[in-house]
Amino acid sequence: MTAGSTALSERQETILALIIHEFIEHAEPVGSKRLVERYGLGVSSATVRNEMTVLTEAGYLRQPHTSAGRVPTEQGYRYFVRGLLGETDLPAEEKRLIRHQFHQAPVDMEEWVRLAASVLAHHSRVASLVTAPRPDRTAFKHLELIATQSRQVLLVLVLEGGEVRQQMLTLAEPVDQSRLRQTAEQITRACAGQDAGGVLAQTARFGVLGQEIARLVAEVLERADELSTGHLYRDGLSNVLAQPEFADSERGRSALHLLEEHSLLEEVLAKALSPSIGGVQVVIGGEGAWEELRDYSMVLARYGAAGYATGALAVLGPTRMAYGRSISAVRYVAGLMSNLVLEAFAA
Amino acid sequence: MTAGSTALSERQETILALIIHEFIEHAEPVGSKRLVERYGLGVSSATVRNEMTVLTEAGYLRQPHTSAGRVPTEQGYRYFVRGLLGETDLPAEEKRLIRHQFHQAPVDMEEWVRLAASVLAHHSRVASLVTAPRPDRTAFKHLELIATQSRQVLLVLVLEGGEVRQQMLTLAEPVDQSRLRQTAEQITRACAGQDAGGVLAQTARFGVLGQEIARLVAEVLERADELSTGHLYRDGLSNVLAQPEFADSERGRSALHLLEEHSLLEEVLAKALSPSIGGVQVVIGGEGAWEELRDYSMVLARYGAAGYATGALAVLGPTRMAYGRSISAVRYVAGLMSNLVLEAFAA
DNA sequence: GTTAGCACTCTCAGTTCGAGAGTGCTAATT
DNA sequence: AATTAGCACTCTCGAACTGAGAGTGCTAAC
Repeated sequence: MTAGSTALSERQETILALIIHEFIEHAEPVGSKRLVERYGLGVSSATVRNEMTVLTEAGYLRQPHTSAGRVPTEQGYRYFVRGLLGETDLPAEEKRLIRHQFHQAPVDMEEWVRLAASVLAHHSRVASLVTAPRPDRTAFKHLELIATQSRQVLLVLVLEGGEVRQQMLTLAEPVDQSRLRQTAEQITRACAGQDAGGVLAQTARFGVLGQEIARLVAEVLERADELSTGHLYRDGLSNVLAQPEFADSERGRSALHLLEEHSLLEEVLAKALSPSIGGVQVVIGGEGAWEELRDYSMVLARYGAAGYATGALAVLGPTRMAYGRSISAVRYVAGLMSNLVLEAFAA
Repeated sequence: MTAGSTALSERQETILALIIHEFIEHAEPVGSKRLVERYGLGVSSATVRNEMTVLTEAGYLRQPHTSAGRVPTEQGYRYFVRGLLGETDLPAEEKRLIRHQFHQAPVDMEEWVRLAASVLAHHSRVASLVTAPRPDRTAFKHLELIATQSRQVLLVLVLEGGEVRQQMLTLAEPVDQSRLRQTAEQITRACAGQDAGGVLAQTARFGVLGQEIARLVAEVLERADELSTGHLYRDGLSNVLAQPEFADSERGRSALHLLEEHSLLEEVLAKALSPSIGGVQVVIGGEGAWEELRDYSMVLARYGAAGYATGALAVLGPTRMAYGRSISAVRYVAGLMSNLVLEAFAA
């Protein structure tokens, strides 16, 4: 349906941009008269009308009703956003504020992720989604065994990247602390740097106690690997509902439902973010691939450090969203989080 | 305004209960005629009308408009709920299902908390809130020091209750692993069972290295103490928005905003739950103390094990909520979570 | 290529109005 | 004394109607 991507004249671009600006701000179809009144282009409304007809035929604009103003199409937004991607940036003052917030937060990755979600929601004025950084590979680094009661042993696993997991184990018979230490050291030496499969492959080398514990270690690694994905932090849900397009409660509910449906969001994050860290991507109206996202746009970026751990972070709002603000917020926070991940994992 | 709590006749109680039932189900004011049609009490609508007048004057019912049906007042709900508190229980089948879900979840407190929120939301059909269990006292149990690079040391603190915290430390000069082990053992011996203040009081007994590390340990304990509160897990927000009273988008937004306002919810959880573990409480319409909760009810309970750790768990919905279902769900999940906490901490 | 003018279309907010539901009261009945 | 039938009255809600306003597309003139 959408006509081929005709090259736009400079004036057409201006008009398209103004319409999008106006629509983003007021959420109402914008007509030719309003446009010249408010922005005083050097032409009359009739001329603007002619240009609008061209833009409509080329697929950049749409008329909700025969005689209403124009509204940008997804294609229109895309054209607009493309011109925006490199140019936007947060004001220095806001950046300073954000840095400050991260600075005085507790030193804890989970807290940072929460904070990132909060900051994104606040600055983009829509909903935000952040996944915790997921290690590229869940590898074992160090094991400690601590006897707590006669037969109770606490396994403490340090993973590469500094994450720590614990697991209780009840032994068949008491084992003294020195033997535990010896076993822990043996396993640590043999398995450092291995993942779950690697650890399992080493078990034959250990004694009975060592085998039992190594198997448990592998299990914990396995679980850590699964667990490290899937945790999605959200914020600013009410921002989305505050948008006038969700005044209809039915649509509002569907929006919230979308936001609560983690699996879909994770799929989008995963698929849309296969490539590089650092670049900001914009998915407008689901891009044909996600029917449920037809009326929404996402601005997303991967963050983290290749080889260590990466996560994804995004904002989600109606297609009529303040792209400039969102893009710059996402870009900045992604950079910040990347640094934090690097610090945490490089240590 | 509300008249004194006149004792109600049996018939009046029946009528009150039926009105509440009917209103909870259909969200519409219920009139005398409907009532006799649907429930065939042995009396005419006129008689019911007379009783309804009495109930209205006594403050249990209210008329939205001069000529609409009756709606329960907060006082009405309270009377109703009081008679309900001891009697409700989840069907055995549902209990089995819930137990099963917990059974096959990863062995991880955070996962359990998430799951509790999810289960509560699902069974109560409104929004749920669960706080992570907070140790009554953040006490130190065991320290391990692990050299990662020449001057980098990873502190692994095991807390009472099995929680584990880690912290990186960069030393001024390299220290070999055996000296680290010695220091760790010394600190563990001296400080086991102490909280942050206690650890700090012992520092004088250690050498330079020990002092530096012990101070850091105290810091981590301090932080763990602060951090362990404040994490609130929610679920089922869209359930609330699906209720017809939130069809008006304005009210829907305010509901969501309430759910996102952690501080208020935490305050309610804290204040309403000072007393015993195990009992389920119902806060209807904010009980005069919380203006923002005027139109909402919460069903809440404390869970955990006294002396170890406790948390709170609640569902939140419109005053017109299925109290029976919510109360039994909250009670059951609280019991389950208490067991899990006990297992985790008693180990 | 641009613009003024105009007829036409469509939405939206406000208004009117009748149906329906529910009430309270009174008088009769048990 | 409690219950009930009957009735007049009140109030809401949805449907139908309507005029104002905004916007468009087209044509003819500049």
